[in-house]
Amino acid sequence: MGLKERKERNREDMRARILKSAHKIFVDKGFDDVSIRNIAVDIEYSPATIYLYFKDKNEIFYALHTEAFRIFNEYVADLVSIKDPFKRLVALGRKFMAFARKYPKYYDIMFITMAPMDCHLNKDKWPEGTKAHAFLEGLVAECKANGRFKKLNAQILSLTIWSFVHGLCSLELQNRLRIYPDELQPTITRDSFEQFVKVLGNL
Amino acid sequence: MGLKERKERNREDMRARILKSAHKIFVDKGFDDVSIRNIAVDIEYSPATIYLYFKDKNEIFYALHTEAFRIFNEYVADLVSIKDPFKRLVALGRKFMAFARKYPKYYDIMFITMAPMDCHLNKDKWPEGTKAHAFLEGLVAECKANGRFKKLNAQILSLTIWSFVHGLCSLELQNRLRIYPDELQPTITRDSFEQFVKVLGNL
DNA sequence: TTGAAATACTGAACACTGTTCAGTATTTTT
DNA sequence: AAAAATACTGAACAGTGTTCAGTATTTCAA
Repeated sequence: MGLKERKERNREDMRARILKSAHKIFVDKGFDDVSIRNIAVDIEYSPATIYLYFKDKNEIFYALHTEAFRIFNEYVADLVSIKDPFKRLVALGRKFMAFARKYPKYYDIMFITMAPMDCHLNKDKWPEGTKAHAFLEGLVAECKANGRFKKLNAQILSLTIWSFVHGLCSLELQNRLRIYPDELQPTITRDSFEQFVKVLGNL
Repeated sequence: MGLKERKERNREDMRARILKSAHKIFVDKGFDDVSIRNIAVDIEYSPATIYLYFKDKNEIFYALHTEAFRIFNEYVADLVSIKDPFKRLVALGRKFMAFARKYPKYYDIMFITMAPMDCHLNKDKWPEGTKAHAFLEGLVAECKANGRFKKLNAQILSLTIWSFVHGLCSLELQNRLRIYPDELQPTITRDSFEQFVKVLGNL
C-alpha cells in the first residue's frame, strides 16, 4: 500500500468515525441533537477537526440520508419472494408505510428534510431516490406486462403511487391527520391505503 | 369601554404588531430569518418584550400558520362559481398545487413544518385543517350525490385525494423530484395530476 | 399630596448553534 | 539540523431561544 493510499484510509477512517457518532446521536437523541459540537464531544475531538473531514453539517446529513436509504432497502428486501407483481407492489406500499412509522426520523431525512438535498443539487441528481424509484417503476412495468394499468403510463403512475403513499405518511408524521376524531385515528390511514389499492386493482 | 377591556385592546394591539412584523420578515426574508431578535429590531422593542405577549416562538409560528390558511382560503374563494362539483373538485386540486408553487413558504408552514403543530396538540385539534378538509369532504360528497364515486366512502376518498395532491406538492417543494431528467421536470407533476383526475373521473 | 402598587419594558446573562482561522505541536522529509 | 508537511485546537464571530432581576413610569388609594 502506497503512501497516498494510506493517507486516504486514515481520512476515511476518521470520516467513518464522525458518521458513526452522528448516526448514534441521530438515533438516540433525535435530529436536532446532531450538532457539530455534540459529535465533537462524542468522538473526543474539537469541533474544528470535523471541518477537516466534512465541508459542512449538510454533508454529514447527506451521509445519514444515504444510510437511511440503505436501511430502507434492507427493510424491503424480503419482498422479492412475492411472485405476483401486483401483490409485490401492494406489499411494497405497506412496507413503505410501516417503515415510515417504525423509523420516522429516517423517513424524515429521506423525504422531508431539506438539508441533505442542498448537498448534491449540482451533482448526479439524487442517486438513492433514483434507485428506489426505479424499483417502483420496474414493479409497475411488470404489472403492465401482466395486463394491468393498460391505459396508464408506467412512469407517471409510479409517481402517482409514490406521491399518494408519501402524502399519507407525511401528513401522519407531521401531525396533520389530527383533524380526525380519536376513534378514527388508528384506522384512517390504513383505510385510505386500502381504498387506493382497491381502485388500483381494477385498473 | 371598561378598564379591563382597554388593557385587552392594548395587549391585542401589541400582539398584532409582533405578528405583522413576523409576517413581513417571513415573506421578505424567509422562514429561517423569523427570529425573536429580528422581530424585536423591527418593532423597536427588546427581545424580552415579545415574551410578554407570546409564550414562545412556536406560538408566533402558529399564528403565521393560521394566517397562511386565511390566504389560502382567499386564493380558492373563486371556485364557488364552478357549478359542476367534480369540475370544482378538480379545480380545487389545481389551485392547491398552484398555491404550493406560488407560496411555498406558506405551504411549508401549513402542511410540512412541525413547529406550529406543537402549539395546539392539546387544544381543539387543528381548526384550520379541519375546516379546509371539511370543504374537500363536502365537495366529494356532492360528487357522490351526482352519481360519482359510488363504491367509495367520501371521507376516506377525501383523505386519499388530499394525500396524493399533498404528496406531489411536498415531493416537489422538498426537491425530491430531481430524480427525473431535466426535460421531464416541467411536466411530470402535471402529468401525474392529470392521470389521477382521469382515473377519478371514471369512478 | 404622598406612598404604595401595578404596569411596561429592558440589559444582561445562560446555554446553545455553525463556522473560521491563526497558531501549535508532532511527524516526516530533505 | 532545518524545512516542510500533517493533524489538530483555542478562541473568536455571529447568530439562536429564553429567563429574570431590575428599572422606570403610571395609576390609585389613603
